[in-house]
Amino acid sequence: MDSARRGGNRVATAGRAGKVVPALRVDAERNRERILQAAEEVFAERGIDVGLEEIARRAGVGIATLYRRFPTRADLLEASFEGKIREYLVAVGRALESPSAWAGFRQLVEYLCGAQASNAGLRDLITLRFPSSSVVEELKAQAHAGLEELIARAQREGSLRPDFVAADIGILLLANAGLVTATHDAAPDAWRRFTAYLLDAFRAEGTARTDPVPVAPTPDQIERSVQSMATTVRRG
Amino acid sequence: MDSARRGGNRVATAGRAGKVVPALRVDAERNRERILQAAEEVFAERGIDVGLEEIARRAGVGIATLYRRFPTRADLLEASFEGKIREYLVAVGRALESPSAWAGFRQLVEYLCGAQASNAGLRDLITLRFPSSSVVEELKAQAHAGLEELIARAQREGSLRPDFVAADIGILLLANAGLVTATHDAAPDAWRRFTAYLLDAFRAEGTARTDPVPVAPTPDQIERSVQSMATTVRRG
DNA sequence: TTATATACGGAGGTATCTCTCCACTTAACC
DNA sequence: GGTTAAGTGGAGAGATACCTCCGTATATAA
Repeated sequence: MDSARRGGNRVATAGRAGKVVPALRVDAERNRERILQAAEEVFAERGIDVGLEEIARRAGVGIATLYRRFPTRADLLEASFEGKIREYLVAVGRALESPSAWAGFRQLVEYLCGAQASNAGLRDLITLRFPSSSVVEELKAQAHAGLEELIARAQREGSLRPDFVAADIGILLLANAGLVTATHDAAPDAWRRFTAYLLDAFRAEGTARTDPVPVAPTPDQIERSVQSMATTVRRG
Repeated sequence: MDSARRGGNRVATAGRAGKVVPALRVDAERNRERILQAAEEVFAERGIDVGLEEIARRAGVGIATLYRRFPTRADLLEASFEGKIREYLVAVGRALESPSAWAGFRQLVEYLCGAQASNAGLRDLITLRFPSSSVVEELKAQAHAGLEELIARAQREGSLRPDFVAADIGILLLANAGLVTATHDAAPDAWRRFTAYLLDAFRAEGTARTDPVPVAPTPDQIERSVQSMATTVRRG
């Protein structure tokens, strides 16, 4: 074969995933963007387990088109969430610029938990995980390095307890994901109180608790999160 | 109809649910117990979303027999978990007997989180909820009253922060459920560290942190909880 | 021992989601 | 404008879980 593909001489953009991918025909590219946009919306609203037909419908394309462009759910997820991961990286940068390491740390924790609160897909992602491309891995690695730096600074400053480790952020996020998933309808601010509690726990011993813990959900709100019947268990 | 049912003159046991239910034939009763036992095991191992066929298989009965005895999943869940709820009530009683209100409180929190860690069904239950019978509701109400008492005592004692409320236990459990679900394979003790952090947060300001926070999961463990690919997202 | 209400199991209808095949359409290059 | 590789959408196969129907089996009481 003379040229790899007919479009081989056209600009072969380096795709989001970093792999060199032959340029798409304009209609295909347009549909790809539509799918991505629809996927971002649907994943954010309903989590990453939604039927792919729904995304295709919202994008106004056939289901086959979606599968052609994103052969697996993981491919679609990754493309959809790359933007969010970049935002996270930016947030880490902002936190590092804060003159007070504790303020930066606190700000970052609240950013992360808030992001989970506002995006069901983000909640699911940390739990359900999927194999990432090298681009996404690279972004994560950068963010992680920033986080380590932030932790070290706050510990040097004496505001963050010395036995805190980066993995604790993972614990926090896994726990917060569970909390928000359960409460986002009935007690959408419960995560703020939760986060505040944990920040209190993370402070170095002896430092004063400066900020009050946000208001607690009412018993009724927790009732509805914990005990109400939702539509989860159906009755004949 | 002369007599409600043929077995109407036999001992009509008050079923677990409190409703008067005609006595079952001995084979039926035996199968019912088998189903219940299998359900407890399977729910504990795999959560409450398991296929009912699997429970029937493990019980050695047909699927129809399971449905005949427990027409809805909720019926089966409730019967399976009533024992666990009674155990919880006992744990509350034990906590109330502790001479130190804080020790009792701590003990109870650890009991609850530990129960979630060792039983996937319990984790799901708090999140997924289902309509309960009056028996189960009554048990829950009793436990809740005991919990309120324990909180009040610990606050009077000056060990529990004054802005703590019972709903915070709900928050804790919802969060812990998410954490354990994600970590029980790769970092099965992460919940201990999490719980210890929160207990630190719950202490009244100014009281010293007495117990060290349990060892953190290794970065690798969190990696595997947070980032590994499990079998969740399948690849063609 | 016999009659019968009760119980049993599995086959199969319904529903949902995933993913593929294929006949038709269209953008891109000459 | 014509050729053709690339793209499109929908039907449908396959998998899984839920739940019911119904012919067969059995515990119970007379």
